[in-house]
Amino acid sequence: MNIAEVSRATGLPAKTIRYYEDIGLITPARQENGYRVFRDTDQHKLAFLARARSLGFGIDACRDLLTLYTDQDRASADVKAIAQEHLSEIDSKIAALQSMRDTLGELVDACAGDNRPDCPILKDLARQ
Amino acid sequence: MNIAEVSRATGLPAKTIRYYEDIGLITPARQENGYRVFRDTDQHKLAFLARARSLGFGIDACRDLLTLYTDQDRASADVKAIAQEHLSEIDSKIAALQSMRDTLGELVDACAGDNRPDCPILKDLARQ
DNA sequence: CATAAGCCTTCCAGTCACTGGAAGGTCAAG
DNA sequence: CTTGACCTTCCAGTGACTGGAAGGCTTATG
Repeated sequence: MNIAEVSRATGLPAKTIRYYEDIGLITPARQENGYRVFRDTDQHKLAFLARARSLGFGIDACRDLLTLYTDQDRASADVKAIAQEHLSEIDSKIAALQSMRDTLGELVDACAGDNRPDCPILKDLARQ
Repeated sequence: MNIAEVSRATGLPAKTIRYYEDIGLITPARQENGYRVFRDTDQHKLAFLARARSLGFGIDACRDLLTLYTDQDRASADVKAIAQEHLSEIDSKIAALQSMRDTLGELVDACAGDNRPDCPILKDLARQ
């Protein structure tokens, strides 16, 4: 299986797959001509990474999750701890964005949006 | 007013202020010894930038907002358009994070978090 | 046999908005 | 005169890729 095939299979761009090898997340074998060969385990890991990334896990967390994934003696508590930490980061981000959204929504509603210069949005930004 | 004073006044790190000068958002004058001198307009612009950044506007949007801010002949519609576009970006981000949060929350709830290896989180990531 | 296309490789640079640190100049106080 | 707190510029790194250049390999076609 070459990089284009595994890219199609996992939905990850070939560039990203090479990058994941660069940073040591996967170590595909090589053919004599230098081409990468992806075996089932590589493909599984890449699919795992694609899914973990889509849930917002950072690369470091992905690395840890991948280690646990391949460790048959893992404790689910370790996985859960990583997920919970990520969950609380997500919650913080949502809260921050929601706060921005609330403020900005009020300002947008208050702005006439006409061709006059008077603007509550700029007033807020300038805190006049 | 030197950089440390305006940094205290605006809450922006001196590094960030220098960076804003680098990318042309502000153009403070210079003393004979090379030190930056921040006048009231510079300080107002920096406070404006700090607030706009805290609402999540990107640097490009800040640049446009700053131009409108200093343009007495602006139309509030132009400001509102920038804010509305940013608002919809925020909404997209919130939706994406909320979707992650929902999925991840279910997985975390389903995980026993004990010392056994069986783990619904890993099962989902591997899509077994 | 030449060539074209569609793969593959590596390496370098850019993204965004800073941030850290090095190396060195300036200024006021003791 | 030295200490310490400022200030300056410049270079490099962050996260997670992404774009592009330059060139090698493979297969099909004229």
